[in-house]
Amino acid sequence: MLNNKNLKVLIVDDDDEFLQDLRHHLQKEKYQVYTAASGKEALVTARKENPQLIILDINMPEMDGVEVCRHIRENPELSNTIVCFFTNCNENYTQIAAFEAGGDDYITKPLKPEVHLSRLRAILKRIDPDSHVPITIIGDITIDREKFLIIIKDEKIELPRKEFELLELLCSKPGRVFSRDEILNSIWNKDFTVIHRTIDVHISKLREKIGEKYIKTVKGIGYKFEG
Amino acid sequence: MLNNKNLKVLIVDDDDEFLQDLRHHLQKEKYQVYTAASGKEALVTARKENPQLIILDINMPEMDGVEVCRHIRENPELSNTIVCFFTNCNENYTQIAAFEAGGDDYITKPLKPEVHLSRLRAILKRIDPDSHVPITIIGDITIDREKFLIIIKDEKIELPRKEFELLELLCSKPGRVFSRDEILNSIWNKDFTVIHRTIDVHISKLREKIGEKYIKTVKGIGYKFEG
DNA sequence: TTACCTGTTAACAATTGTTTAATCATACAC
DNA sequence: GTGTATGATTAAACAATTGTTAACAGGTAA
Repeated sequence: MLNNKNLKVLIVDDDDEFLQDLRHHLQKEKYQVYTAASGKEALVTARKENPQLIILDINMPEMDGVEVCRHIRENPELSNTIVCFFTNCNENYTQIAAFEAGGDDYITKPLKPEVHLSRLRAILKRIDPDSHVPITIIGDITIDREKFLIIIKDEKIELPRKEFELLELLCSKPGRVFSRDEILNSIWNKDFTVIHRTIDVHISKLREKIGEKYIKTVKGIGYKFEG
Repeated sequence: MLNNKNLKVLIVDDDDEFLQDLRHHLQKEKYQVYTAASGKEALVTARKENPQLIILDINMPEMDGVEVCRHIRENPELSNTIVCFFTNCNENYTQIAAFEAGGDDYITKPLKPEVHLSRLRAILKRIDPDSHVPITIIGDITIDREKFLIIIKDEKIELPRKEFELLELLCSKPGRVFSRDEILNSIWNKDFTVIHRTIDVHISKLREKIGEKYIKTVKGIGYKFEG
């Protein structure tokens, strides 16, 4: 059903485990995935394959991600390639450097890439609106990322982006408790200017729309989805 | 099932027995464990392996834990490493020095490391929310740390944080008697403003929820769990 | 422009958890 | 038995956390 063969993604990271893990997830959704373990290799592959999206680790030996990005931006043939940085580093100057070098997006690198899969899907969707994203069914809830709506017992419900993302996150691991920090990290992406209580409001609105029974509060810890 | 290979933990302690004991417990949960017997060795290993968590004994000859921590904090590559101190010492000035040196957590060193396993798990969970924590099954009680609930004979019971922690502690060694001091130390972390009676109240509420038969009182000593 | 929708925040209400203190029960020594 | 020490139980005070509402800013479309 999924067919995203026309979308080429290049992942660049010197951490092989992370690389293979992310490759696996994206290949499952039929994207055409290329990998590179160093900045040099990345530039060679980028020139050869002309991918629509490059996911770049910032901290690499020899040539770091920011440097790679600069080279890409100098190459007119790669002018409309989207560059998305991944980094372990919290320091802001890195983030600024990343944008100055022409990066398009910046994601704090999670230990497990699947945490940000939905974020990457959104980027890929922006590049190619026709790309196919999977539909998830948990119990009597269906999440349709294509149409950006959820279906509960044949009833279609449209959700605003944040509420949708919130539900999607909780549903990514039913039963598992997500802390407020995790939620902020994943959906608001380290934007610590946003206050914690914002989450509560969105949870409240979500419950109002989809019913009380799905999202449970675990006091002092966070929220979880129960299917 | 457990796979926490992506999480590197460095334990630093000159007491070899404690070191090996804690190493064993963490390795059982598949964390990637490194050890060091001195401050110098710790810094070398830390630079080489870049662990996400360093567990540091404060009282060591030559270079003490606080000193090691200072060096770690000066190294930008180790900037987002979590440092957790372990110490025999009750004296407050040490604790203050530890935080001033950039420590993230401070645990009074127990005689057996397993007493603080759950605390360490919580820290590791904070670092990597997707890290797997074990599900414990003792007799007809199942403790699911992932979903934050316990199951007794197919019945799910949600417990408030302190009650959950209390049960978890007692269950960590069924049959073993935990003194009030140990319990306070582990769950309330040396917060001596809390009165001993508090434990009784929580025990009482726990028994009310999970039934009488599991938690036994050992007069004059403390409490134990019987499976 | 106006109207509408989303996301955010602040304020207040409601709920739940924790601790204290007072009272009750029991075991054991004398 | 009586008294003392210890633990159990309960209620109430207190603290922390979460839920809800309303107000507002910013964006977007008619």
